[in-house]
Amino acid sequence: MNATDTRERILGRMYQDIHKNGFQGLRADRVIADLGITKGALYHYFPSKDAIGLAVIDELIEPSYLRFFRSLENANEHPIDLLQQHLLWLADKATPEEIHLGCPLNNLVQEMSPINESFRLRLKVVMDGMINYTTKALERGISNGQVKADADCAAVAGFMVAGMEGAYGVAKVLKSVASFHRNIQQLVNYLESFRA
Amino acid sequence: MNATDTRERILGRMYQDIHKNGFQGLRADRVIADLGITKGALYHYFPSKDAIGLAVIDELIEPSYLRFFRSLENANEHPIDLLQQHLLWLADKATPEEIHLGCPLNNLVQEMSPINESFRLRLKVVMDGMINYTTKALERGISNGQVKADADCAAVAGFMVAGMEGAYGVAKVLKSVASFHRNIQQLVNYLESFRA
DNA sequence: ACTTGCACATACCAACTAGTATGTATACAT
DNA sequence: ATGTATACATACTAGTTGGTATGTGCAAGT
Repeated sequence: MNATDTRERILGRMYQDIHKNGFQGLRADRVIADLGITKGALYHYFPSKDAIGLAVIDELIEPSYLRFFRSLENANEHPIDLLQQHLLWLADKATPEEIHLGCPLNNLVQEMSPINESFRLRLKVVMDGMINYTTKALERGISNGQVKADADCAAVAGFMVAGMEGAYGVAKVLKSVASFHRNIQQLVNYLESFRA
Repeated sequence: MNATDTRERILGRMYQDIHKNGFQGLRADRVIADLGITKGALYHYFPSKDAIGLAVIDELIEPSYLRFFRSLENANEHPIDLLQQHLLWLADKATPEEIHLGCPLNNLVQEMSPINESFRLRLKVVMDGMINYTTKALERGISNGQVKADADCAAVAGFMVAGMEGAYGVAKVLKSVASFHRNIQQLVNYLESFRA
C-alpha cells in the first residue's frame, strides 16, 4: 500500500461520512478509527478539517458531477435527448439508501454555503458548471434547429438543475424513491416542451 | 416579561441560529449569551438540544409553512392562481440575506433527515402537508373545470414543492436572488400549462 | 555508512459543549 | 405568616474534538 492509496482511502471515507453526517457532523476520529489509521497519518496529508472538506469537493464531487455536463461539449446528439437520458439514468440508478442520504452536492450546499465562503465558492463552481454546460448545449440545439428558437436556454438550464436538487431533497425527507422518479419524470416532460 | 415571553425569545433565537448554522452547528451557549440569559433558563424550558430543534419545527416552521397551504382548503379562487400568487409572493419578499441563508425547512431536511428519525418524521409532516393540500386544491380545480382533467395532481403538486426547494437551494450557492426569481418564474410557467 | 525526507504512530492538550446540581428570588395560594 | 411552585442564576463536570509535539521505521540518494 503506497502513499497515494492512503490519501485516497482517507478521502473516500471522509466523503462517505460527510455524505451521511454533513461536514459539521464529520468526526475525524470516527473515520480514522474505521480506517485503522491514526491522527499522524491524517494530519500528514491534510492540514485541517476544512482542507479535508475542500479536497472532497475538488477531487471527488466536482469530477463526478461535471463529467456528464462537460461531455455535452463534444456530443453530437440532440441536447434534449442527452439531458433527458441523464435524468432518467440518475433516477434509474438511485437506490433507497442513496435517496435517503441525499445528493452529496446539494447536502454540502445547504449546510456550508452560509457559513463558509471557501466552501460556497467551490460548490458554486460545480453548480455553475452544470448550468453553463447545459445552457451552451441548448444554445447549440437552437442553432441546429433541435430546440425551440425562443427558449431561454439559461433559464431552462438553471431550472433543470434546481429541479434535480429539489427532487433529491424532497425524496430525502419522504424517504421515497417513487417521489424522486415522479419528479424526474416531470423534469423530463418539462424539457420535452422545448424540443423544436 | 413573563414566562411565555422568555420561552419564545429562546425559541426565536434558536430558530435564527439553526437557520444560519444548521442544527449541528447550533451552539446553545452562543444563543443564551446573545439573549443575556443563562443555562438555568434554557434547561428550565427545554430538556435537551434535540427538544429545542423539534420545538422549533413544531412551533415555528410548521405553522409558517402550512398557513398558506391550509388556507387552500377554504379558498374559492382558481387554485392555479393561488399557487402562482404564492410563488410570486415568495420571490417578491425574498431578500438577499434570506436567499443566502436558504429555506429553513429545506436546510433542516437536508441536514437532519438521514441522521435523526424524529426530525425527519416531523419535517415529513410539513412536506406532506404542503404537497397534499396542493394536490387536493388541484383536484378540486379539475372538478370545477379550472384545471386540465388529465393532470396528475399529485405529481404536479410534488414537483411544485420540489421546484421551490430546488430554487432556494441553487440560489443559496449562487448567492443570487435573480436565479431564485428565474426559477420561480419557470415554476409559474409550469403551473400555467395545467390550466384548463 | 550516513544523511535526508517521507509516511506514518503515540501521547497529549486546550477548548469547547451539552448537560447537571444546587441555590434563590418572587408570586401566589392557604 | 408560611408553604410551595415557578422562573430563573451560578458553578461545575464529563466527554468530546480538532489539532499538535514528538518519536520512529524505512527507503532512497550520495
